[in-house]
Amino acid sequence: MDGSPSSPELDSKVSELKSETQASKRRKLVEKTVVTVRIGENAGKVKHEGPPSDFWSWRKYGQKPIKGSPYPRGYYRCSTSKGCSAKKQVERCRTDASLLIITYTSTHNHPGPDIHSTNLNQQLNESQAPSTDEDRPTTPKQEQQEEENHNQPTVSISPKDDNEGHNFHYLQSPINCSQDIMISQEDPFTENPAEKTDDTLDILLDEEPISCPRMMTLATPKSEENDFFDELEELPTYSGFTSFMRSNFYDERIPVVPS
DNA sequence: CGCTTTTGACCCGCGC
DNA sequence: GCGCGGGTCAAAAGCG
Repeated sequence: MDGSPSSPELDSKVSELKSETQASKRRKLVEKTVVTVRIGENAGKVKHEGPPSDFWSWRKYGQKPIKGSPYPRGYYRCSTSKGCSAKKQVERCRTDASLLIITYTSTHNHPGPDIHSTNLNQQLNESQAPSTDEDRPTTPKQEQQEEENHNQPTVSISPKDDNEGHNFHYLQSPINCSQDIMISQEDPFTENPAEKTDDTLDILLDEEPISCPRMMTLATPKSEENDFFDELEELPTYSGFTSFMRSNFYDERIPVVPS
């Protein structure tokens, strides 16, 4: 794989900065950004509660069932740039299937596409001609989801550690079009009462007019009452969230650095 | 034709 | 030292 870490431990220790790029290999010192996405009741119907796929492209390189969790975890790697070591793990909260836990690992070593223009264009394009990024709204189900998403998606970030903000320049979207949206970043897992979070976020999201337009445009009523597990098995690849997150998430990413 | 997704196996770290 | 679990790689198949 990557070079040959004589010693993962040393490696990660010797270069914390490097760790972000090398990620050593297995569980070591890698900064992580945990993003929790609430998809609400849609979770059961949603076909793809994808991770906030920024405008980067993610390629799935693995999926594994996690002990203690009925849902598998998907492993994605940034495919936007060849040398990008950015990765992310997507899994559902075992206790609340409506919660999507996205863990970003490593950072993008590239600025990504022209967000201002690309992003906007992409969004527009996507809404009209799906077929670009990972969150390509290709299937009607996805569209449907988008519609639902904009109805209830709740986003929360779980800050576990806050020291490596510097590494997340790219992760944190350059986009800043999140301007109008303000997602309360709360951690349902730590202290904020879910109800409150929910409420607040719901409202906020509900009002988020920004990326909504396109979602609505795609709105295609179609209920796939597929088994909830069915989707889980497929694991969310990318979702309509994307669009939504594109504008919101970026601002809410919190870098998490494991000890 | 190229890219992405899927599935299985292998390797490594961590805990006991 | 052994076992368990997580994470990554590699090959094959499918889809755009």
